[in-house]
Amino acid sequence: MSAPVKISLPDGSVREMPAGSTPADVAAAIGPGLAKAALAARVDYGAGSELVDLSRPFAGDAQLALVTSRDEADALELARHDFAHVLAEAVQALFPGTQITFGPSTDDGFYYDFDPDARPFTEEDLPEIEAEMRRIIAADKPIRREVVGRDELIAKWRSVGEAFKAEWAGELPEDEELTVYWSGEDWYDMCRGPHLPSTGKLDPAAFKLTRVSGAYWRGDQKNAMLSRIYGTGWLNKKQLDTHLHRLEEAAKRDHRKLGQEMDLFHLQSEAHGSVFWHPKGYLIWRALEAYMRRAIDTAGYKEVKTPQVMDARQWEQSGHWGKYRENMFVIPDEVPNTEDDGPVISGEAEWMALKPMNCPAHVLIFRQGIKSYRDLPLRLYENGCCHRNEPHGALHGLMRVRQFTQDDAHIFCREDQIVEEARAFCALADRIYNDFGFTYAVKLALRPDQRFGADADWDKAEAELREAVVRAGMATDDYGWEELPGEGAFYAPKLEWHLTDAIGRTWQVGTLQSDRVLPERLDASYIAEDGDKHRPVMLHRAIFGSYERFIGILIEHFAGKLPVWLAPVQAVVATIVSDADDYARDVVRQLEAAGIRVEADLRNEKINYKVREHSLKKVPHMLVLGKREAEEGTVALRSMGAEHQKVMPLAEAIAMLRAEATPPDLRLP
RNA sequence: GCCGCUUUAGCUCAGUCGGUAGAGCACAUCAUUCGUAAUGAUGGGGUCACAGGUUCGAAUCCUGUAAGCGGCACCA
Repeated sequence: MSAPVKISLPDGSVREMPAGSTPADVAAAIGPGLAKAALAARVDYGAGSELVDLSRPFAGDAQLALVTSRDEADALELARHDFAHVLAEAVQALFPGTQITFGPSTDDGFYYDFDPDARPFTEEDLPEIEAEMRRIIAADKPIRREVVGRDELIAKWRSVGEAFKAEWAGELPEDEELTVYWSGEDWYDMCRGPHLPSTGKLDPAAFKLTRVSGAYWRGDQKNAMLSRIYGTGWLNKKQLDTHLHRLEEAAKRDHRKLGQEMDLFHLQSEAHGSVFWHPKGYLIWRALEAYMRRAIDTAGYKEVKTPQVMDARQWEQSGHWGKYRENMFVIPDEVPNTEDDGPVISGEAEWMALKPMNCPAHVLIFRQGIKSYRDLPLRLYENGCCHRNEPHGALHGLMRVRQFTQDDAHIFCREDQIVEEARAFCALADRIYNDFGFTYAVKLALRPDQRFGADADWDKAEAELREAVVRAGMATDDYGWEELPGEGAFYAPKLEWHLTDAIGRTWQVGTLQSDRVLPERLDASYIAEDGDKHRPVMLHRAIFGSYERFIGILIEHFAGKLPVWLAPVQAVVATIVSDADDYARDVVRQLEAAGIRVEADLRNEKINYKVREHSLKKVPHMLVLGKREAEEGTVALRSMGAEHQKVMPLAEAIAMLRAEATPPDLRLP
């Protein structure tokens, strides 16, 4: 008989329990309420706490914290994982012959990947599956952990036709104990656990199956396409409803929807993946472009413009032809056949390609003439229009397009200038993101498995970028500082700027890559103080990333209610009666003279109608003019988000709008 | 590219069992001159994504193509 175990509880008390006791026993010993509420246990044998099943016997003296629904993070994780298992059980009950694979929890719920017997699942199957899940939850089936032998388990999976499970079981590490979790006595899944004590601990009203999709087995395109069912899962109905409400709110700020409602841009199949910018959308673009030009001018960049189409040999030399050709638009360098019959192109011409990036062209500019060390750093900026033939399934509104314009620059510098240039860029990016009201995280993406260049160069490049962030004072938790192994580009490590938007989503936009490969491949050099040729280092950098995507992010971040300096229409002058028309025209003229983007609405409509319409279009300010205003030379200013209008003299309104319409970088401190 | 779904008026959508299309908004005209989120009436507007097929007859059923949507994979 083993010795009893000493279990310390969070309140400091210690309980002595017989050998073989479990967290469930401790909970029961403390009280029936806790026994009922307990979902799992955090047990610490001195090497850090671990989440385990309530029914898992203690291995020795331990610290114990019982997990209940009040321990939200742990409880959600357990619930979501169990929802996934219940989903799998339900699907196998309803669709015999379906193979099970994986089913993890996600940020808001869970999914499970199946290999269906007959056809992939569709959204029409979801209500039936949900109903079956609720039956399994209502049955309150006990969940039991069982340790099984590897060979026995593999044989078992094989015998019931579960090829994916058998494959996976065979590949788990040799020293790992394999476990299955039983749901009642009639269904089990291989799983590391932990799980809730029974299916009845789940709230049947706290989940919803949301969608189906395809997913590759083990995430690899070469493998079988499985059928994935997604769900969102919570601890109670209130949490679920809150989440569903959040999703609705997020859908309302979808830039594709707002782009249409606000008449900013459109996409159509004849040019899928390329944007038709409407006048109002392009005003946003132009405001950004003007802002960025001021920023780079003062930061010592030189703006350039480079060819859209270049000979394929140039792309071979840069290395892109070999690695990224499948995503490039190639063009035969010949006159197309103009006869009615016969192929348009001969197939024998040399290839050219639309530029997928600006870097090689900037190197070609650098290579013109002889560069001295005195010329460095040379910062070449381009609003670079690039084309990439993206996989069609990847296209998404403004966020992923086939033609886009980068705020792209390449800083050619000496080795000893890298850290300072990178530091200065961190400061520039910080200023710009602040101007747009974004918070952000800085991350360093380290060398990938497949890469160009010597390891020693990678060591150096990574250390330099790290040092630059330290000197910028941003290698701290406040700036979300983090290193990401394996995430770098094939030619360089990169710093990444991840913005957080108004509803907490993150968007990677900014980047800085320290590149020694491309200058070498394209033979860029400068004459140093010693009179010899040296290779410059090339820092690739962008702050918006692309104008298209950044505008998409801005639309979603502000839910269409752009700050006045970016709003395509900054004010509408709307009349209540036609007697005010002449005054309104005068007001519009004065606003225009003050540089305000203003529209007049003199239509014979009720003021309610006008207010509604311009509010829906997210115009920041309305100047409402009736008889009174016309007589007094005032305006009634109705501003988006304000509860009441403010009546003020016209001059005052103009001064106010003018101040608000001033871009943040031009405001007086 | 892969899996599933979708495609009807400028927009949002309805259209039953296969019998040549309908609403609201928008637009035009007329009336209304009104004080902060929809004034009323009248009118015009559609090769039902495209190409084939089945059928006496196709928006509807079948096949293919394209684009869009949700994911997966990809994202220099």
